[in-house]
Amino acid sequence: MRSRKIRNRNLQRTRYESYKGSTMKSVVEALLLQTLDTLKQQGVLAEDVNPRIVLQNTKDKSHGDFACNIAMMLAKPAGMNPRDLAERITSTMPSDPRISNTQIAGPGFINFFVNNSWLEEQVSKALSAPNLGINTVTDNDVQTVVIDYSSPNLAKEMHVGHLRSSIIGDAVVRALEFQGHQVIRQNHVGDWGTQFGMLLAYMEEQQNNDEDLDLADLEGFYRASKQRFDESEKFANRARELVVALQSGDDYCNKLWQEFNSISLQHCLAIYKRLGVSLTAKDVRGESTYNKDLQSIVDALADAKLLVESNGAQCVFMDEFKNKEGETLPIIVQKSGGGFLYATSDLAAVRYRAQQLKADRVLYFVDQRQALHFNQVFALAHKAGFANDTISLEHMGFGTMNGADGKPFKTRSGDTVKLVDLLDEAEERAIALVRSKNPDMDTASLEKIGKSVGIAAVKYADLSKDRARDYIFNFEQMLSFEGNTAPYLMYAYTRVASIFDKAGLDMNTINGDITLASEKEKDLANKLLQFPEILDRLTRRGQPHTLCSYIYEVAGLFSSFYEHCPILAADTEAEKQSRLCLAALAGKTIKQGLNLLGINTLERM
RNA sequence: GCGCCUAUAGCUCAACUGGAUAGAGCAUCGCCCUUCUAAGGCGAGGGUUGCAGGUUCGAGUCCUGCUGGGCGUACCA
Repeated sequence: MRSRKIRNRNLQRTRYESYKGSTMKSVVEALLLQTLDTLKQQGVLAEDVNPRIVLQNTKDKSHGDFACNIAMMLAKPAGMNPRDLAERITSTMPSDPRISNTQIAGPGFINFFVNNSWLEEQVSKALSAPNLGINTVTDNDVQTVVIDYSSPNLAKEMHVGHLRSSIIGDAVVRALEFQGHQVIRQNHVGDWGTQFGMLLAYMEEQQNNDEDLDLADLEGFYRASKQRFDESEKFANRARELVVALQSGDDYCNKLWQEFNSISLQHCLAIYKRLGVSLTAKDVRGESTYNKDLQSIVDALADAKLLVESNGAQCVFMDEFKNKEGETLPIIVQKSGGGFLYATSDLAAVRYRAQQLKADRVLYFVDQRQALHFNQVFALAHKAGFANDTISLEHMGFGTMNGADGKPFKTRSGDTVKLVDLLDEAEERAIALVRSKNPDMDTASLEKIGKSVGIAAVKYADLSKDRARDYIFNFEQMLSFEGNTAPYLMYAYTRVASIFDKAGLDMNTINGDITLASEKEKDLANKLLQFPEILDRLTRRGQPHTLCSYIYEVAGLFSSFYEHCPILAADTEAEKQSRLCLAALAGKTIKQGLNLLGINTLERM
């Protein structure tokens, strides 16, 4: 396990740094690399030292624009003290007009100050280049990334538990596509299992009674059928019959099942549309599609001599999953009664994704609680050859959504919250908020803006937190215009849009020379150029919250610039044009960033 | 029992996977609207990063041991 993790990380590292090559950081890194080579030739460094050069963005301007800790890392192997080595590095480094100064600071940091004109040139280029100057990956670096997300159970209505997977997964999907990777969405819906017998029996009963099939309230339908199951022996028997019939491929039963799934899926698609989640019907590949593969998975495990019968069940025991007493945990792939389990279908899915879809990475946006399950499935899939060792299988787990009391988010009566109800409330609250700020706005605009803000607020609140942790859901906070929230960022964007509206210019086509005269302009420019590396982190680690923090910082720096640097009323025409360009890049970056999170901006609020 | 996750300002969250003085917002207190949307900006106070050790030039981050919380752990997914 451990060795595989390390291997995967190295793989990602080498493949994912493709955005580099033209960024300011990469230029400095190349210079450092060249310098280290020279030092090797001079015998200062041994030939076999090949450290990873990490250039950091400095937090404090007195430390320059970039800082590097390489001298401290190499001090020991070189047998020198860090500051002396840093001195040696900076004196050996070829001079470059793009670097205005280097300094050695603290215990041995090398601080780089970049030339202002280079910075100006970079922002101008980013503004006029397609994709905000983000290099899309080259052909050789394009990865096929399968993303397993959302995956609701079709037997029931979508509830708040499906929100995180759908939203976070979709943000990573969009970011990967923006980088130029080939993404294959997989909605691994729950469309199989014993509960379908009960549902189909109830469907049949309603149809026989000539009642209109009412699946508008799927949750109610589920409860009603469960009630019939519990109260009537006859009904329960029929339900069991239907499960068997369904599994044996009975036509009538299959038709009922498909009808049910189709209606249930429409509910999901409606929610995706409302949420702005990019999943469609063609991305659905439910559990049931792997039914035909399950026996062959078990057979393959048997052929590989991995299968052990234990208490009548077919299991695999792997040394990786051993506790201190030496007892190994089983992975059960076939029940004593012959049925298969989720480990079996997940193995089949891995095999399909690796061999049919030819994935380089498979990302699973699934609840953190299933971590052990996925660790087992991934380890076994590799061991059994369902996936070769180069494919990276990554569980992107997330924590629970809690209420204000820190306990799982529930209704007052203790039921799970339906996703539609949550979204309804968010929209209502947002409409009321927008109305309070714009008492004279007409109802149509009010609703349009309110709905947009409400959905964005819910999504952003979730996306802006580290997915690994539990988080507290709070309407007041997410709908605030203050702080790291969707309304604030959307508003920040409208401020930019409003400038261009007033000037009668198009934010998307303007370009030209940018002069960074004040600190406010420089700070904003520096931040804007960090977009590519932020995206890289997002897609490598599956963490959209890093992008949220980034957009928030951009918006903050823009606001500060906006307050201190008159744009339309600038002193000279050249200054005005320059500031317009900088504002345009800020606006486009905020908009693009939000779009990658699945959030649409408004031109006016 | 064993395993995984987690503990950061009164509250909600960050901290670029070992870097420099741990940062934001809310709340509290003080400024700034005849000037591009004040739904904004500027500033102040607020911290023994759960506790105790260890590793090293350097630890919120890595290791060990405690304590509190969450979640898993053989035929549900």
